[in-house]
Amino acid sequence: MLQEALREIDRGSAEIIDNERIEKLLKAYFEEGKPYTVKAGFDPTAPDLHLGHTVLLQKLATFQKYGGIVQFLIGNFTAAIGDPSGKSATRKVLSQEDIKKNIASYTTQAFKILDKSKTEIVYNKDWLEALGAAGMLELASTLTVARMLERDDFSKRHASNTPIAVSEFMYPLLQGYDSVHLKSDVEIGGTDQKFNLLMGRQLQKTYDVKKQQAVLMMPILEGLDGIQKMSKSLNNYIGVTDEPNDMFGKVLSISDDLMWRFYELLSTKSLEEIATIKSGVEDGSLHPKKVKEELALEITARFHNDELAKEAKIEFDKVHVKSQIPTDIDEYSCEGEVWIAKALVDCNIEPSTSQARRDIKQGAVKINQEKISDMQLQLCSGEYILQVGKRKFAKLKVN
RNA sequence: GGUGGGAUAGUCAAGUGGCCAACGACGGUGGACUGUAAAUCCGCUCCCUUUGGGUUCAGAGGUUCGACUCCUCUUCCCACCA
Repeated sequence: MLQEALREIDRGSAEIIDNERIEKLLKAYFEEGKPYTVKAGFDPTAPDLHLGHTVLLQKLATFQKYGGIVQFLIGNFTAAIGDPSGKSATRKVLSQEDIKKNIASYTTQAFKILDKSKTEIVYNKDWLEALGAAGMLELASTLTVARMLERDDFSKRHASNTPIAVSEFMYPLLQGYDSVHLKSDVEIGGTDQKFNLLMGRQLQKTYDVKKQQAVLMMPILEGLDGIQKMSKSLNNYIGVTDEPNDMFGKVLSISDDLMWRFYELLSTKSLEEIATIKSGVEDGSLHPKKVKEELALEITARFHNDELAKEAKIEFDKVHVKSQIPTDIDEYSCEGEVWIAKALVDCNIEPSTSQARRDIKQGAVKINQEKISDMQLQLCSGEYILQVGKRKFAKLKVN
C-alpha cells in the first residue's frame, strides 16, 4: 500500500528532493492517519488554466488521495512582481477586481481535479503585506547576490545583457517565505521552479521552522508545437475550458513524439499500460492515430464527459476525414451585395482584406465547398458557407 | 555622475542617403504528401477592391529633390568606470 502510493507520487516526476521525508509523511499517514501539507503556488495573472497546469493539479490530487492537505497558494502579492522565469520583463499590474475574477475562475477550474474538502486556498498577500519593509530587508539579507545569480534565468539574462529588475530578486525569496509561513511539508512545482522551491527549504531552515519541505518537481509540459512550454501567451495551449471539439482536435494535432509525453503526464493509464501501447505502436500492431484518438478522448472526457468526447470525435471525423462541413458554424448576415474579401473579414475568418486576397489567389478559399479564384467576386443574396484553409468556416447570409 | 554602444515588422536580425514595405532566420499561414501527426517540398506573411495608393524602421523636430540611413533634443535599454 505504502509502496504503491509512493510509486504513484513518483510517477512522471522530474526530480524529488528529500524523498525520505515524503516516505516518512506517508508512513505516518498510513499508520496513524496523520495528515500533512502540500503547497503549490499559482499566479492569478491569467484566468484560464491549461493542461500544463493540470500536470501539477493531478499530482496534488494524488497527494490528497494519500493524506495530503493541499495549500493552494494564490500569489496575489507576488503577481505584482512577476516571476522572472517568464521572458516578459515587466508585467502589468492587475486591478483587485481582475485578480478576484481570475481567482474565482481559477479555483472553479482547479476543483475539476482537486478534492475541495482537502484543499485550503491561501493568499500570500495576507502575510507578505504584513511583512513590511523591515521584514523584507531581513528576508533579503538571508541571501547573497552571488547565490541569487546562480539561478539559471538570472545568470543567462545577466550574461546576455538582458535587464533584470532588482524586484525580481525578491520573487524567489518571497515564494520561499510563503513556505515558512505555511510550514509546508511538501511543495510541488515545475522544474523551472527549482530555485524557488529550494529557497523554501533554505528559508525554512533560516527561520527555524523545525522542518524542511520536501520538493517534488514535475516536468514542464510542452505546448502543441512540441518545443516550447505550454503557455497562453505562446498560444500553444489546450485550455481546460476549451470546447470539446477544440480540445479533441488540438490533442490530435500534436506530434507522435509529443503524444507519449502527454500520455505520461496527463493520462491516468498506468505506466505499464502505456509501455504496452507504445510497444504496440512500435511493432506496428497499433496505429499511432488510433492511440492518439484514445488520448484525445480521455482528456476531453475528463474536462467534459464521455458523451461530449465521443461527439467531438464524430464531428472531427466528419470534418477532417470526410471533408464535410462542421455542424456548428458561426453565422453572419449582411445587407446587399458583398465583395468576397470583405465578407471573409466580416465573418472573422480573415484578418484583413489583403490577407483574404492573398488566400484567394492561393486557392485557400472555398464557397459551398467549391474553390474560388476570382478575387473580384461579389456575393449577391443567398446563403453561403465560406471556408478558408481546412479549419476556418463561417456561414453568411446575404439579404 | 562620467564614457561608449544600442532601439528595425510576431520574435531574432541585415540594412550606414535613392536599387527599401525593408535581406535572412524562426514563427504563423496556404498548398502538395499524409493520419488535420511529424519530416519534406512549394507559396504567402503592414494596410487598402492593387499594372496602383497609403502608413512604417523608439518619439519629436531639422538638413536634403530624396532619410531606416545625416544633425538636434527626448524616452528607454546595455556595458565599462565611479
